[in-house]
Amino acid sequence: MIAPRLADVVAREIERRMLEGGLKPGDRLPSERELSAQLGVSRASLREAIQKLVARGLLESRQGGGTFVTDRLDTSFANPWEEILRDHPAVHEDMLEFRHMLEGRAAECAARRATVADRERVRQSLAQLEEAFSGADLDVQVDSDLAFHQAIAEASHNVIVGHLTASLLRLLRDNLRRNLSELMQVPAAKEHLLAQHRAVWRAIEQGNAEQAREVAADHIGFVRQNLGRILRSDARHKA
Amino acid sequence: MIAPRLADVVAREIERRMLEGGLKPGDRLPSERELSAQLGVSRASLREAIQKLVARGLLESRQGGGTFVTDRLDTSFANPWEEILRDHPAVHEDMLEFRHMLEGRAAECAARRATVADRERVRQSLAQLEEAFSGADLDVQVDSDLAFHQAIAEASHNVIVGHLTASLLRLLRDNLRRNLSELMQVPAAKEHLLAQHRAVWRAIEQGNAEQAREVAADHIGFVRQNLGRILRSDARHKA
DNA sequence: ACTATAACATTGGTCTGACCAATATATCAA
DNA sequence: TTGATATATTGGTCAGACCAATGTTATAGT
Repeated sequence: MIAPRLADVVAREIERRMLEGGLKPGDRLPSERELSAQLGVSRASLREAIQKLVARGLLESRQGGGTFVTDRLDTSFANPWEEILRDHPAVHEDMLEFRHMLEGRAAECAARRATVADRERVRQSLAQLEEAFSGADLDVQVDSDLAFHQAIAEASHNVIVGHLTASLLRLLRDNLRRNLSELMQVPAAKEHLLAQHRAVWRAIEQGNAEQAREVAADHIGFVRQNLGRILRSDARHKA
Repeated sequence: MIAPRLADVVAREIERRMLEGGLKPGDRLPSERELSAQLGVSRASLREAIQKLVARGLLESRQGGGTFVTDRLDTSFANPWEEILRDHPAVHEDMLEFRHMLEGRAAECAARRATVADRERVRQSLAQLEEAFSGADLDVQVDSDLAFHQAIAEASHNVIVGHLTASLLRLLRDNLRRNLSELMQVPAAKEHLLAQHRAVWRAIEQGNAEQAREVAADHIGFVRQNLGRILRSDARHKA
């Protein structure tokens, strides 16, 4: 038989926690002392495992700060796109179309598979979103909006969907921000958005997959429509 | 100021020795105890550096034997997903589920937007696929299959869909190959696959978006089902 | 009341020295 | 010479200690 390297086993375990949602991008790992105790290995072995993952770009350590999950899985997809997105506005429409499909399916899967903890996270995101929308800070509004959609994507329990959503939302953030800033001027639109978010949440809460997909798709369609209008308007101004 | 990680410095130094010829592929490194003394660092730090290089495929350790320089320096570009896919078979299902949604929508968009040139490319891919399926070369079959799906993805005229499909297919190629090699044993399955491909093509040709999405989804569903079976079988064999 | 600063706790970074397990090498009997 | 065995070497793992950067909290000054 072969000799199973402990550091590899530990690295695999950490990966597993990342993939199964226990550790999301940006999260901080437990301290080395605590984690090594949890896993029943020495701190040295834990550190070797962490070094491996750092070398692969999955983790990042800051002395005194902690060890964090990188979003490199996203950026490996997104990095090349950032410049393309900047230089070729036409691609925005493609992104929105893709998001239309992605979030619809994410909501569908979430309705089917969300755990109690998932539902709670989604519910909290919605609550924060409602609170943000009653305020005036645009950045808080955008962030809570993104967090809501991300929570749903993660509730889908599909790693690909989760990471792609994260990278898409990050890429589209600027556009969403501008879109929201315009929409917020119109109280009716504001209410419409809130209603759509609530509808998505309700469908997921009730486990109604079909409806979840439809209302989520409708919501993105609404956003897409408005973003498209803004983008075309920008194009005119530039020309 | 920054904090220079010792393990990184050491790893860099070992790399330097490899690049400058002091350590050639196949060579054995000095023992950890000796090398750590040479470099003036603790054995723990040396080990962390070695783990990094092992993770990058530059070194290989055998307990009791020693640590050796690998003969291939080409692995530094590896996509994180590839290793995750290798170490965590559960993610395969996520990929297939995602592909299920992606290719369904791709076919739908293709049916709606394919130009004459797109249709011609899809038609040719299908023809090559039929020819390959009548032969016995598995690699040619897989490649033509992939080319067919890629042609459809590009006919969707959504760059995101096109590039994501390309990435996904590249990652899944090995699995698809094994899947196909099993399916090809059964003449009925072979005909079934061909029929599905033809159906997708026909729907696109006729511009029937709804049907294109359905038959494409059915096709991927069929593949997914068989791949899932194979993967589970593998899991059993390992256990 | 608020801010800036100092004291403290937490966390990653490094070192030392020990013991275990797999491997390689030397030794010796048949 | 050959084959088994004892020994030395090497990577693998652990425990505990201390250092350095960071985050948190209490405190002093305004």
